[in-house]
Amino acid sequence: MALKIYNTLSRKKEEFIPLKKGEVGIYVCGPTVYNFIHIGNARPFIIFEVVRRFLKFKGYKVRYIQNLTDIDDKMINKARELNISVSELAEKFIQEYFIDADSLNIERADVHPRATEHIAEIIELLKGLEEKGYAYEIDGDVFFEVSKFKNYGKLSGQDIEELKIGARVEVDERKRDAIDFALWKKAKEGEPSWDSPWGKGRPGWHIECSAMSMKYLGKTFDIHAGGSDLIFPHHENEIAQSEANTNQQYVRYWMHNGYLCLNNQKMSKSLGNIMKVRDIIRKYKGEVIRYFILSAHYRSPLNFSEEQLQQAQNSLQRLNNIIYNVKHLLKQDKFKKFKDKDDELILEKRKEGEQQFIKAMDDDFNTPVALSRLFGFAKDVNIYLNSPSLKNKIILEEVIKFYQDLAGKVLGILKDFDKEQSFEQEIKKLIEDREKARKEKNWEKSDKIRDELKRKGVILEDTTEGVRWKKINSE
RNA sequence: GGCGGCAUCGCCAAGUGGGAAGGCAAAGGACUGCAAAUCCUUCAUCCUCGGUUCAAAUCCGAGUGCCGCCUCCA
Repeated sequence: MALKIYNTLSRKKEEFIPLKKGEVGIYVCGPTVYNFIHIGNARPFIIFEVVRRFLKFKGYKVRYIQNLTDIDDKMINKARELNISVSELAEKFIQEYFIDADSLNIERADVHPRATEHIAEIIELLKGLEEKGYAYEIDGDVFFEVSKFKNYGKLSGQDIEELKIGARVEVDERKRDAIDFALWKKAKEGEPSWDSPWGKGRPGWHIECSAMSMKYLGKTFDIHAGGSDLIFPHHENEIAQSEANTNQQYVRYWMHNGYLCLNNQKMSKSLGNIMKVRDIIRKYKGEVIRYFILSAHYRSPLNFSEEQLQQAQNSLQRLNNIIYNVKHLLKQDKFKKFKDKDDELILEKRKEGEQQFIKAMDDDFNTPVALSRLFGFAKDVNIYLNSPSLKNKIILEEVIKFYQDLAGKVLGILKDFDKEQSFEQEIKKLIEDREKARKEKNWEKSDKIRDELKRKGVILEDTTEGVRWKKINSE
């Protein structure tokens, strides 16, 4: 089955054919490190990381780049506010970003390039644009002359003339045209700056992504991704800068995720309606947040609410129970030796489930459908587990592997497979005491112990194969 | 003004011409000492009105409601 990706450039799902067979280069717009990230920021980070995981699962060699914007107006303002340097601010929030990314089980990119460490590359790019006549300098500022670039607007479907009419920005009168944008900004008093052929200054908003993406992935690369609010002007400008300079296609597949909303309004720092990952994670595990994000298709808008997180947690519990329950059976020492009809059936269902999962992911990363396949197989497994006959060890291991591969490796949820739950001596003792009481049919005592354990966060379940225990929401 | 998105069960959410997936919640039953877990059963004519078609949630037209980009934003 061929993978199809919705390409913002063509507004269609296209079959994905990488530039180099078997290899994929992906660039994702990362955070500006001036604050803690909110759940809306986290959406693309989770989604495109799943894209990377799935491509790897399909056997591609993936090179994944996610930048860290560590110099711009917001950085400067915030540093001033906190009375620290811009680089101190950056260091702090880069660290905080990785703490949040780790808690969400977001794997590190192959490279996390920082704008301030790529000033030389940025200046090279600017020189090229100046030589080719796309850039002009006015008193230490450098601008891109949009009207010189004939394909301007092809990503966002904007018409240059319409843009001029609709311009609501306060126009810098010195620019040749209102829609020209800054490539390099002259340093103001007290701002961090770098030497350049145009004097001391710093890179404009869009140029860092062009410079860094092309440095690490080449002049033309496969996938560039980010939130849909970046389509215009950020990505449009990136295309202009890059293609004007290289004279070749910059990005082959543009992917953009829908917004995360709070009360049906886009969550954004400027509106102030944000939920920080750092705060949510106190109450809900990373995998719950991941499940919530993946429960909707990445291009659809998604509304955030605590009720939904609760639902996500409940749904996830069903999948986690499968793992607990199968692992409990694997602790037995009696297994049947040969495969019978039931075993064959479950293997068949496993294969079918995996195929359907892959088919869903192949269809522009349809994670809601992919998730539903995990539930479909769960029912088959539970029926198998319910049968009174001896189980086949190989089958049980195959079930674990199914979830390990698809839920664990591809979606990044259900990551606790290998973790053995540890118990304090005290709790082990209580479980033993209860078993003893049950044998004596002292229900009052056994129930009391069970309640006590529940208060301590341990759930007991009596099964025909002995008592089974799990911790509530263990991390 | 230009460009774009969304509307499917109480909640979440797939489905783009021919069976309305899946999950959460709820109700009944089975199993259990009681529970829990699990299984079985129940639970939607898809915003409105027209049209095309043998056949439409799905295509076309009109309308209603909500949201976004064009300014920092994932």
